[in-house]
Amino acid sequence: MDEVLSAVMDLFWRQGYEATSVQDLCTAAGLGKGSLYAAFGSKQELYERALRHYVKLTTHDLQAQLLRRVPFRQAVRDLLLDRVAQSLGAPERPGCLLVSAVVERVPHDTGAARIARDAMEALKGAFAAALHAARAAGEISADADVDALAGFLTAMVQALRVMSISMPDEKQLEAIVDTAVSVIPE
Amino acid sequence: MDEVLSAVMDLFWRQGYEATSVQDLCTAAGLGKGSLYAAFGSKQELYERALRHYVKLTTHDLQAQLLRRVPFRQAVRDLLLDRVAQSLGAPERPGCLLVSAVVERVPHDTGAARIARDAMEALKGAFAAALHAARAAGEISADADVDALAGFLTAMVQALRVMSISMPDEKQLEAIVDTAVSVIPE
DNA sequence: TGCTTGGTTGACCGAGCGGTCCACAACCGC
DNA sequence: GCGGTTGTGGACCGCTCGGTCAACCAAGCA
Repeated sequence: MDEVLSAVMDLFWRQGYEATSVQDLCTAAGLGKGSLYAAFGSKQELYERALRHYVKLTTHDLQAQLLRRVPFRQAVRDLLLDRVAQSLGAPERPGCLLVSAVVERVPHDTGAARIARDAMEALKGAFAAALHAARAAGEISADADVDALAGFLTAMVQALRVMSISMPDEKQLEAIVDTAVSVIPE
Repeated sequence: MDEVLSAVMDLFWRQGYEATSVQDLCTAAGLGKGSLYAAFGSKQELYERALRHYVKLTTHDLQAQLLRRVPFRQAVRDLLLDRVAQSLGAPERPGCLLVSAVVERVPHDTGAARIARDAMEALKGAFAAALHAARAAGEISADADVDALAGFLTAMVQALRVMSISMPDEKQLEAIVDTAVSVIPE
């Protein structure tokens, strides 16, 4: 079941929603149409399940990266550069399922909209928790506006996925990351 | 011809590439299939023409906003908030054709990839020119890294399109904009 | 061995897809 | 008014789409 979801997620990630046919999904999942429909109901529901799966994985990943015992600013920098490296290193899957869901599905799919909004809140929450900890530890200014910074960093993660695809130049992307990190007050 | 391109652009903007059928495009353009294909060759070529059209319009728009005789920082803030307002104000067309092209088409369409890359360079160029002028006028620090800041602001424009769709909360988006603007050194 | 059952399969459905093509109208210099 | 040319529209093509369904199969039980 989880392997099926992983395979499906991978395909949607690579191709987007509309460009992926149910036949493609069956092949990837190693299941007949009937089984897939019995288990998930429709292509749309399957997509939402895959999206939720993706969000769970990536949110967990981000939290883990923020909890490492390194200087906060460096953790953020590494995390953002990691996103860039992922995109540049996987030419057939350069984007982010969440970003593509936002662009392709959210305006017409309230289920996806809900998942996307929750995902953004979760990412922001993870950043906010890390920022609070860093502020308490004196790593960043006591005046830092944690909520605003958390929202900003969440936006930067999305921005880097888009920029990595459209402008795949490591040097320029690194400069963007460094500029973004510089916004965190010492 | 230009009205046709505008109508087509609008439809791709609202629905994306895959979700828009050639029949839809004909209806929107007020043309038969034969005429459309005679004029543009294929759905893909038509999309690329529409995307180029969109990029031309939005780049011009951004340049105009940056050339207004207002303090530079305020011009940038207004510009970013404008993007947010556009997204929040047009629920059926909340995104950005360029961002959706990047996510949906660029990985599999080298033509679109070229257009997107050129578009990002053009946006960055417009920001860089405005930053140079502001620096010469003493509005921003003489130490400001114009190239890095221009790239960063280009990324922020894309980020705000994504965030406006997934987290349509004006207050939070405004906080992101303010945080981003604060990176410009005085 | 025969019966039930839960899960699987892929042929099949109507609809719609991107793309082609040709009869036809609308305009041209003459 | 005319023949020639250009551009138009929509019927039509083969194909694939998302989704359904009846036949089938292996396992469990008596």
